[in-house]
Amino acid sequence: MKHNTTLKKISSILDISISTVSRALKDHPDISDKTKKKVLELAETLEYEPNTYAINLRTNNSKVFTLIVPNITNFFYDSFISAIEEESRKNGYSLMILQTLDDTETELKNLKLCRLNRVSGVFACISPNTTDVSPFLKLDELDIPVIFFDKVPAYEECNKICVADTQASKLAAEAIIQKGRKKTFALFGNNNLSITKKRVAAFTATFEQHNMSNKLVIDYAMSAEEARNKTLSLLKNKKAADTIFCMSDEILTGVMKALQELHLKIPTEIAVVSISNGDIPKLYYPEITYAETSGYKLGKLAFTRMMACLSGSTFIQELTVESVLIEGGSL
Amino acid sequence: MKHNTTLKKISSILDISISTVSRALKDHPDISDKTKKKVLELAETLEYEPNTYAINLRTNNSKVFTLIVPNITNFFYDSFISAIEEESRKNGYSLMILQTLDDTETELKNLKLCRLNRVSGVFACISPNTTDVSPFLKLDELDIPVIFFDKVPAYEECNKICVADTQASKLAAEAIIQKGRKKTFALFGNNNLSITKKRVAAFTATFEQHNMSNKLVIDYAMSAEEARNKTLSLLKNKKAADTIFCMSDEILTGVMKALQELHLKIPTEIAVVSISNGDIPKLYYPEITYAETSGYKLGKLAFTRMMACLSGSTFIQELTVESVLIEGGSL
DNA sequence: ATGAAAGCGCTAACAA
DNA sequence: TTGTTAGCGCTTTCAT
Repeated sequence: MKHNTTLKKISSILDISISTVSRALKDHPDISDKTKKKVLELAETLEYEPNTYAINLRTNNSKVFTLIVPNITNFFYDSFISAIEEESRKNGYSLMILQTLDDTETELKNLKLCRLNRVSGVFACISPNTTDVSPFLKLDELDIPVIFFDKVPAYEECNKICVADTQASKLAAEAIIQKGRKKTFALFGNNNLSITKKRVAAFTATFEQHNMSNKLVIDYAMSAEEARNKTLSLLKNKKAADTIFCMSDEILTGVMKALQELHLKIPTEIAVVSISNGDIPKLYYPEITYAETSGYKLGKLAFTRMMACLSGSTFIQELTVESVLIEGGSL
Repeated sequence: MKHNTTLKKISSILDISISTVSRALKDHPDISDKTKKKVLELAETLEYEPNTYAINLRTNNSKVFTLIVPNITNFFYDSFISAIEEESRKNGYSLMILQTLDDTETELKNLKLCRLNRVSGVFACISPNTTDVSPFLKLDELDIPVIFFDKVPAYEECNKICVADTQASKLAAEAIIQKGRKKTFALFGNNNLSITKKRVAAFTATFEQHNMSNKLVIDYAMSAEEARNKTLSLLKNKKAADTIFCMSDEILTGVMKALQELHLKIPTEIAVVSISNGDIPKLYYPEITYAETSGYKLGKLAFTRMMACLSGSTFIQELTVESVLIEGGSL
């Protein structure tokens, strides 16, 4: 049995007009209490539920946000999604989720879906290999606000919500320097990503400011496995580093595997610092000290910006969530 | 500028009827090639995109699935969601995500949303404290198929897709026995959950079958932290156990923290086996041997069942994804 | 306080 | 091959 109670049905049973029923159900002041009561009661017993399809058509609005993300199975996006879902629900919106799986074609299809479904807004994290952001901007032209988060385009005229990459990197570097570590091995991810470039720049700059450049070695790894291997070969020479910095969870997991393999004591034999959402650093003992880049906080901020856009704020801006250093016992 | 090209607009510009335009756009055989071409071209230049709201109203169907989950930030659900999203997208459906955050009231609201949005189907994982599943079954009455996964109700007449709890537990126990371990400490989660009860029962039964009950100690932990503490106090006596079994990722992370803290060598000083999706076991060195309960596979299976329901299969069943033992180096 | 009627954009049965 | 028409369920303006 499908939904089959409509305003029409109620109106015909009570022998009143459809519009009266509609108004009664909305507690419109024009309608008499007696009529309201009658209508409400019948609606209750017939389990009336308004047809959202019709309402959407009529109001030209669906109260649905879409979130586009390369992959759901990622500790950082996870918490971002969780925050967005929570806020959406609390504000009467539903959340649609689409993955791109790092495929540009899928990304395009997803954007088309956003247009077809005429969603109220889109939260988007562009996939690494996307260069043309115009399909995203097209949504803006259709009055569908787009809030870019995390992996944001270089293009100026758009809403971006980012982790404070520069600051997080600086925070981690300063913590290392302050502890008086002698030799830091800093491992970063894919150097084609702007996020990597920013983090490398801030990290090295901080060491330079303290005249410590000679105590820093930079390297890159494209995967956890590569991070593990680079750590293993580096530490064949025990003196090669007394501290390892990891740009991301992915790098951290690779590095930590290597350190467990070598049975090194943290932080006495080797110290570890990372930039992270926090989930992964807390898995180890001692817990890893990290500069926090909270997906959850980022989500909350992105949502706030979305609501501002919907209430007419066309002021375009790049917002940033400040990072804080969370002390584990690894440094 | 909102979407503003409609069939009506195209029809009035070309001075033909709306239905001709509609049919031309759908490549209906009745329409002449000349007309089709005209219509297609104009639609293209005006960037016509059909109004999904109207189509939904007309067809009484929105091609949207909803997924209800206690919390997105969970390694297992993560991969389940990812699988469902992927399949949905490939099959022309969109996926709406709702969290319950283990709150029964929120769960109820979410179910109402499913009804209001008249979604095509619902994938649901009930929250631990839910006892009354009738609101879920009400969806079925509205011809909205509900596929329960992971945490499923005891109620018989519904579609359930589950991990092979019994078999996974047995697999892990057998692996331990086969390796000739002398003393196993088996740590389980919340014993109020049916999933825990099943796993405990199968685990102990397997030991009994091999007349090894005296080599097994069972305990429970409600959190990773508790698992860590129990492991720490257990291993004060080094002879207390030579093997630890962890029922879940949560337990595993707590146990592993304790083992790192004690600097125990795995598997020589202590062996570890768990039941998991796989993400967490792969973070350690050596990687943890585990009985795999794949969220991804579960998702694929759930989706298949959903499509069967939509094409009229009312045959209600409980499906199970077989578990396999993935060897790490921890046993 | 209530009703009549138009219309949101689309589909499809029926007519021509 | 094309057009006419009714209708999906609801909101809302304008009348009464």
